[in-house]
Amino acid sequence: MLKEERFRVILSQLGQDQKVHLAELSYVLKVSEDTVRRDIKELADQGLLKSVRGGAVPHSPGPHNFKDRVEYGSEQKQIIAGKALSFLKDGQVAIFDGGTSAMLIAQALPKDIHLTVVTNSFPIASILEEHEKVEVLFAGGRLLKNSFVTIGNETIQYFRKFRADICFSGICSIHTDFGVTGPDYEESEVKRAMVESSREIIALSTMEKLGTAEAYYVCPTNQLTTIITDQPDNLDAFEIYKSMGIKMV
Amino acid sequence: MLKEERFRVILSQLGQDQKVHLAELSYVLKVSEDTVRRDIKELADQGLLKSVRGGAVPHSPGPHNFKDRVEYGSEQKQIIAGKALSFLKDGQVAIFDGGTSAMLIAQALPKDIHLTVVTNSFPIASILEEHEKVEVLFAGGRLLKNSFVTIGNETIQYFRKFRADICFSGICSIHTDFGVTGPDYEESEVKRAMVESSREIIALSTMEKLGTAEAYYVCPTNQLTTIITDQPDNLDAFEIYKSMGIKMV
DNA sequence: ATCAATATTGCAAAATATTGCAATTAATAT
DNA sequence: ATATTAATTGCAATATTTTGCAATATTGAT
Repeated sequence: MLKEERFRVILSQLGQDQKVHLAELSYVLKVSEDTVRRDIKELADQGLLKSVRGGAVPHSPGPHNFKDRVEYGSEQKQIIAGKALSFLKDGQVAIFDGGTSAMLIAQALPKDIHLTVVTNSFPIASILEEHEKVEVLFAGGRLLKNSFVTIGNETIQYFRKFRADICFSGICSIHTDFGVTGPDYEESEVKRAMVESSREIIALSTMEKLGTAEAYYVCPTNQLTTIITDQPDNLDAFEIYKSMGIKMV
Repeated sequence: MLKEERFRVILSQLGQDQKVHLAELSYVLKVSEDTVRRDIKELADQGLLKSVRGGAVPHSPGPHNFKDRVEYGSEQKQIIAGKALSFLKDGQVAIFDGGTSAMLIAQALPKDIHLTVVTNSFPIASILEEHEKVEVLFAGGRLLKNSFVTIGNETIQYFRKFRADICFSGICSIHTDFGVTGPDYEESEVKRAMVESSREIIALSTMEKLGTAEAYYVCPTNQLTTIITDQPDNLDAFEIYKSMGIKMV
């Protein structure tokens, strides 16, 4: 079998599956894993795919295909994203935080809405780059490896310059006494800056995060305007937050 | 069997199968593999197929094959990238601008070097995100569609906060009288901020950009420390810039 | 820290290419 | 026709590339 044939198989398989494993290919192509590895390396050098540990993944032209990174967001998060969209109005200035929930909103965003989006998330900025009518303002700062968001004082200062209409803040723990809290110090600091720079705060949370608390404080619960959850039919929590003037959706 | 006849068979077989093997053809055509090889070479010279080890595959159609583009651009710029790397020392703070040249440097960067990189380019930040020992500081600002870099006042202010060791600035026009100039107002402004925030300035340019000028001013020529070109053997230019105290590589 | 999975490297064997050369065939001029 | 030249072909000797293996290093997850 020609090397070129193997290339074709690898690329075609990759087109279907978004991933290929060395062992699989080695079996299918009837060559050693070493050879597959070398093939993958060669294809990677040509920019046709990206070599990763144990196999390869597609590599589309742009800077990075963050869209692939969005693991088929859980069904619940899709629901949340759908609901969130109804809060966005044409012409608004919106802050998007770096979580996967906010990313799903960005992905679900219709192409024809006119917005100014402020974010510290590479994936979100990349997604919105394709939206003609969306102006993207990106918060600088130290790039956090693996999650592709910027953090640190610079990032915070950037957000503080805004008075946005609306802010989508991803999964945090929400507790009536302890307020909104997060598991990471620096990210929580950034989140606070976002929240304090916006008029309306839409918290995106799953039901199980309600009533729990983490180590780092973000803001008081009553600062939230709305809480969007996957199942707003949990009446206990529903009533509690509603009585605080928070809209539950 | 006539040579032309063999050609016809080879091409026809290739049309059906997307591939041909030397051994097969040798058997079918009843000539030695050497002859088949020579046939293939001749057909390849005419651009009718692509000769590969062990046989041939159809010639990839279209002048703008993605793969070709990658390799093509690389050719000269790869040389520049290689040279640029020798200027980077462990532990330095480096500014990378948003051009493709700087991107190639990032791509060619060894994984084990310890650096702090300041950039306004998504692609570069993405590439370096995979480098364990590289801290990426990203300049915020307005995201420029299509080129994935941030620009504007925020971006400029961000760079002004640094005093970097070295700055890699992509292809600009360089003229002894008019200085360094660029084709876009905002990008040139950002470039100036980068240049003024760095001790050492490495300009990455192709030979044809030397001695030309564009509309927007970046900095005086003598502010450059080094000019890296693809062919530093153009002695005329070489001497001129060298006499200004600029290192030509 | 530890372990298993994966990657890298060097190396030798196998596959494939290249080259020079001689034999054959086709082409052309006389 | 025939001699001369040029092109084609197969073969053998010599490079070059590819491949799988084994030893070693690296990585990722726990």
